[in-house]
Amino acid sequence: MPYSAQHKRDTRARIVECARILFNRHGFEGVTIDMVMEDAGLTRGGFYNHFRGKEELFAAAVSSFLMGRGSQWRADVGVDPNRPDQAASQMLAGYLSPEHLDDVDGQCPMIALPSDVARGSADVQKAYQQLLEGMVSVFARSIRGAKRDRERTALVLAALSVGGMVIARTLPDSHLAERVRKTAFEHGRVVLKER
Amino acid sequence: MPYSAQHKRDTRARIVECARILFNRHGFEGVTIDMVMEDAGLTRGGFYNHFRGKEELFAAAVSSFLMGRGSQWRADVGVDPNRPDQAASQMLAGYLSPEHLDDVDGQCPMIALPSDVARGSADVQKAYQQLLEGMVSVFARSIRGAKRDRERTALVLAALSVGGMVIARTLPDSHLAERVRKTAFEHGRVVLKER
DNA sequence: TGTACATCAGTGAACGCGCGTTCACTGATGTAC
DNA sequence: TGTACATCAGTGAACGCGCGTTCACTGATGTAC
Repeated sequence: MPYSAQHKRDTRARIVECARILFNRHGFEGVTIDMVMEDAGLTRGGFYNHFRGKEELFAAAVSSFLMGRGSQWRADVGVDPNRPDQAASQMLAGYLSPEHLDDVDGQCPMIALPSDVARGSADVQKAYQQLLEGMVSVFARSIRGAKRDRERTALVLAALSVGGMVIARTLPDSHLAERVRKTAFEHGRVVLKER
Repeated sequence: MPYSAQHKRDTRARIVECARILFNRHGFEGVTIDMVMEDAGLTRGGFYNHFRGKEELFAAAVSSFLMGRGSQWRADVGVDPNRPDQAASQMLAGYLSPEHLDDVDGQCPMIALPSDVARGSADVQKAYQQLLEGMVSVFARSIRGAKRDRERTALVLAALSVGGMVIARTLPDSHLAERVRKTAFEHGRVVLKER
C-alpha cells in the first residue's frame, strides 16, 4: 500500500477547506481548479484522484461548513444545559454579528452563495438544506411552546438571519448595510423574548 | 440621420429585457452575449453599439426591474390613498406569494441574483440598493408611528421578505420551501398589524 | 418627386484567452520476502 | 535488517471548447438637393 488512507483523507480535507474559502470569496464560477489546488499545495491533475469534478467539490465545500465552523449548530457548544434558550440567542447574536458580516472567508455559505447553490447540482442543494435545517433545529430546540409554534418561530428567525445578512452583504452603502444587520438582530431578539 | 434615436432606444430596451429574464434564469456567468442577442433577434457584434460590456448590461438589467414589474414599489399602484397601509400589505403579499416563488423569469433580482451582485460592479450594486430602498420606502410609508420606528419595521419586513424567498428558492425540498415562504409571510403580517 | 449620399445599427468571421478535464508519467510509500 | 516490488497520489503538458470582445464590412434609413 502506497501512502496511508489517512494521508488521502487529509489531502482531500485540505482541498475542501481551501475550496470552501475560495468559493466564499469568488463564487462557484469565479474559482478554478488551479486556484484550489495551488492553495492546497498541489497541482491541477491530482484533483481528479479526489473528486469526480468541480460540482462535487462545491457540494463538499458547502457541506463542510457543518463539520467546521457550523458544528455548533448541532452540538450547542458551550451552552448550559439548564438554559437551552441560550443556544438560540447565541446563534442569533453570532450569525447577525458585525464579525460575521466582515468575515468573507469564514462566513456561512447560505450568505455567500445562495444564487450559486440555486443553480447548482442536487447534491449542493441538499447540503444547503442541511445547513438550514441545522440552524432551524438549534432555534427550535431552545424555544418554549408547542412543537408547531416552535418550528414556525425558528423558521422566522432563520429567514430573518439569512435575509438580513444576504442583504447587508450586497449593499454597497456600508452604513445602510450595518443598519440592516442591526435591525434584523434586534427584531430577532424581540421574537425570541416573546416566546 | 440613419434610423431614428427612438429605434436605438427600443432596441436597447429589448436587449435589456431579454437579459433581465436570462440573468434571472441562469445568473451572470451563465448568460452569454450570444444568448441575449439571439433572444433580442440580433447578432453578437451589435451588442457593443449599446453597451460597453457585459457588466454594464447586468447593471442595466437589474435596474430595469424598478421600471418594469417593480414600478409599483414607487407608485403604490392601485392603492386607496386613504388606506396607505394597503401598500405595505399588498407588497408583502405579492412578494411572498406562491406565484412570485414560481416565477423564475419575472422574479425580483434581489432573490435571483444576490451573490452575483455581491461580486459584481459598483453599478450593479447601486442598482440592487435602489431596489431595496424602493421596497423599504413602500413599507415605511404605510406604517404608523415615529419615523425611526417606521424605518426599522420596514427594514425588518424587507429582510424577512428577501430572506424568506432566497431560502425558499434554494431549498430542493419544495414542501419545506413552501413552509418557509408561508411562515415568513404570516410573520410579516403580524409585524404589520402590530404597527 | 426622384436620386445621390452620409450615417451608423447591425453582421459575422476571427482573435485571444482561460478553464475543466484527460492522460501518460513519476516517484514516494508501505509491504513481502 | 535490507532490498525488490507493486500501488497509486501527484505531476504537468495537452486537448477541446466556449466566451467576451474586436473589426472590417454591409445595408437600411433619413436627409439634402
